[in-house]
Amino acid sequence: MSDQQKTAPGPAGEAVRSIDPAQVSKHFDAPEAEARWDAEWQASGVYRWDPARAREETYVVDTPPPTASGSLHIGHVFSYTQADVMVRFKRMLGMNIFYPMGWDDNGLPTERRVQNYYHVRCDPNTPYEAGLEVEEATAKVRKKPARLVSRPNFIEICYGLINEDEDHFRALWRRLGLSVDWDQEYQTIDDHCRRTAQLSFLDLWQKGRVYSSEAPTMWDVDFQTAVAQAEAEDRPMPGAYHHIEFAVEGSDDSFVIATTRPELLAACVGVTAHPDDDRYKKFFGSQAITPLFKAPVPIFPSELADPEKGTGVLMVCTFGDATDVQWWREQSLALRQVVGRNGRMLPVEFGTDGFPSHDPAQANGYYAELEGKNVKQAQKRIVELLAEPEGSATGGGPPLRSDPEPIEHPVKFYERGERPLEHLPTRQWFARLMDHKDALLAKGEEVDWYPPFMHARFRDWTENLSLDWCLSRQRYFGVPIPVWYPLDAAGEPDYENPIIAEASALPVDPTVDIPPGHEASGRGEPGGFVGDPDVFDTWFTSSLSPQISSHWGDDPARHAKLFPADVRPQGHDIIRTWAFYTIAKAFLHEDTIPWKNAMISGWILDPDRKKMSKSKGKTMTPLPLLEKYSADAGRYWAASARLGSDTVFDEKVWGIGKRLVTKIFNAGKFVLAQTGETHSISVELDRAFVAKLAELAASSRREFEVYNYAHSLQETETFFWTHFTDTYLELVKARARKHADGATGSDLVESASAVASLRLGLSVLLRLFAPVLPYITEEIWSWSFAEETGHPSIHQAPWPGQADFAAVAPPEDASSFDLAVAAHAAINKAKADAEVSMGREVEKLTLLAGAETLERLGPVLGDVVDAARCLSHTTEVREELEMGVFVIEDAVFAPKPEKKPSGA
RNA sequence: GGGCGUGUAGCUCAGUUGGUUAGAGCAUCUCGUUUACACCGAGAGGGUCCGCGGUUCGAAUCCGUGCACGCCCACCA
Repeated sequence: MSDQQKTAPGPAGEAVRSIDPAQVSKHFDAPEAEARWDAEWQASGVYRWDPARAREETYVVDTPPPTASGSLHIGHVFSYTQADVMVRFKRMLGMNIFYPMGWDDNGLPTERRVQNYYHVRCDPNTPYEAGLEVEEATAKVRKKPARLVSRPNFIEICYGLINEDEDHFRALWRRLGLSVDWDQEYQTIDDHCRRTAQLSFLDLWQKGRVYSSEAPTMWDVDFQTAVAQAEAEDRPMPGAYHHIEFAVEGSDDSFVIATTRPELLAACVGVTAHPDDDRYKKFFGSQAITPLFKAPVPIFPSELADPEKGTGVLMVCTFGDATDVQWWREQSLALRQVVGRNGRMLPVEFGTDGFPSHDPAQANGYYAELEGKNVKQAQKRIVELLAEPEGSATGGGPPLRSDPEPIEHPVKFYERGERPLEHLPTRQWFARLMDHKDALLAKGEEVDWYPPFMHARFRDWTENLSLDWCLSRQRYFGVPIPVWYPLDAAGEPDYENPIIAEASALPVDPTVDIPPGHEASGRGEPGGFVGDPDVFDTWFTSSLSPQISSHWGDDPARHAKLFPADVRPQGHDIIRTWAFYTIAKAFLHEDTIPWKNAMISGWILDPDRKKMSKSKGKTMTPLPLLEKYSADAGRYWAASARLGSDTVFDEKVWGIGKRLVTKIFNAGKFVLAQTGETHSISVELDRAFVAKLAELAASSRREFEVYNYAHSLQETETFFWTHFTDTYLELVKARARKHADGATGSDLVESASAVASLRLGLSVLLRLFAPVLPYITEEIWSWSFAEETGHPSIHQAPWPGQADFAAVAPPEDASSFDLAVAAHAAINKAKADAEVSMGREVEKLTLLAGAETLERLGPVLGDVVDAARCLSHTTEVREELEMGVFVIEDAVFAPKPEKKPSGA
């Protein structure tokens, strides 16, 4: 405000002049302005949510909590800006914005970082140690085994490291100008979030929507944890069909199965073929005998067997894949577990109930060759064994009937894993989803998806869902499952009767806290209890982000005001996880949707159109770019991309944004330096300009309403550059200056009209740009409009609309503006053709156009010739020229003015 | 195997309900210093709107079909 200066009031009206251009810096210092405005916005609370205002006036954002231990990535700038642009638009519509920021800090990435940094391992069986201190591990310390710490200690250690990472993110968000309410901050591992997640579990337990079960579950042998369907992905992998001969018990018949997993032969519990397959029909109901292990297994028909695939007959193992699980359940087959949790072959004994064999001695001999090997090693060895004739079940030569036939096939992996998933029977907690697929699909219909085609991703995933949600993870840094199990007299847990924590006690850690009705001394003792050592899937917590913000379960009044939220911004890669689980949770808890709108951002792509890789992303960190081009320029880049479309990274666009910021700065400086008086906007050209401006504001608003901020930006930018600075401003420049030159009478009124419409144009354009360019628009707003309008921040000023334009009488014919633009361009072209500067005076020229064109141009012709510095002009009718077309003839340009001697 | 998206100037992208001669920025070339701005302005060149077929007075746009690229989903024998 220090550079603001007003001239003394004139006689005809209140004087208007906002700045003395000599006192405004020559260039816009973006880094300085960014720091200054960020501090100002925090201090004045422009982005603060007002809990007193009504729900209808409130716009609730379900902000994505970034993974705190992840690195800052240019993609963050992209998607978070797109959300912020929409939020700023809603704020200018007068909405009371609830825009929180969370940090997703529980889960594997943090766990691994902490383990490496401090060289510690979490062990739920280690007692809690108050005041435990750790420091960054030295090379020497790293050579020793990792220090074991209790889970609460581990969580404490994580906090320290996370806070540093979060500081980096927070600094980026502030620099970027995200209009977040920093009073509404949470960490997914904090007490409130752990409590909310555990309350969610309690509620689902009471509703009968969670259960624990010992069942085959997808298991990662490296992380040694269960994995949910959403975290599994198919990867094409090389494999091979192995053709192996089985005998049929009580006959001389045999058949050959094809398998890609011969190492699971010892786990074979059945054989199946399609019921209509004539080759194998005769065997249904008989027993097959496996080679090497001589185990009798049932042969049964199944529609799921494909006669075209392999040999049409296949072995069922516990468990080679999801179909094996299905057959195992449907046919009540035996369980023969040969792969352990660490991915190695377990010790088993043939000749026992679990592992029948017609020749236990031989079977155990073969199996001894496999025991302890990992799956890959075991496969190699068993193929060698199968190539020997001694193992045959039929006595007719080697069971391996031909060389392995290489194929490529999809194999399921944990998304962050390196070895294929195994299906292992383990005890896990699940949420029932399979019973509710139709309801979940219906909820998906209730949400408005932007862009709409993203809804298909949700629908595809939900329709194809094949498993209940596995909630438990055998990890440490997460939210503990708030459950204990009574121990019977033999010290065995009674899983059927778990002890669920009481709501008032949450958050709890059952490995430390004592269940209701027990004493600490009972832990691990017969007749006592044991705590569930597992934690929740991190999505179990993050899928509650709307409820975390609304304080569901703790503050019903706040919950009613903030839930369901209005918008969920997120990336399309996590529709199947975050969006899906959030919808699922809202349904399971309250039979509602979690938010009304989902706005789905695209990705940043490398020049080869692949998702920008981690390694490349690290070299492309946002801060140097923000430093080089400014935050507004980065936001311009992000807001230039349509919502949902993947975009190739193009640094040039940052440069265009920077150029726009500079232009706005200069245009603002010029407009606010004009002196004038408060007369109404009366001149034809000015009224036509305002009419165009009103159209732009209306169109911009329509586009924003459907999340089409990119289109709004483009329209506003084109208008600003083409119509405002390049044309309108040039056309009225001379007239506007007349006031300063001491104009009187109608000259004064016309000059004031120009100044007033320039100011209106600037005010409207600044506001249309404000969601995308918060810094430069706020800067210029502060020079004059802040005080004049009574809105200290442009970000709380109203979106341009009727109130801005009502006082200006619309022209009879707004096309006069376009004609002025065209005539101005025609003279420019004449000057360019003559290779004289645009500022050169024109002694005379003749303007040719159609009669109607000239007639409609009439009221604005004076501004056109003034802007062109035309000393005299004539017009002539040329009927052959189409409407709006101008031709310049007989132009005579004044001689180039003599250069002033330097220093004069 | 099913689905979604994309394909427009050298590059990155707009293009509304079908409507004159298809647009912008960058890049290229020419010209110009004009007290808001050289961090600028004026002008020019540059297109088989992926191919083919259809509807229509008229198609970048609608329909059909094929191709290329990207993504999502799918029971791994």
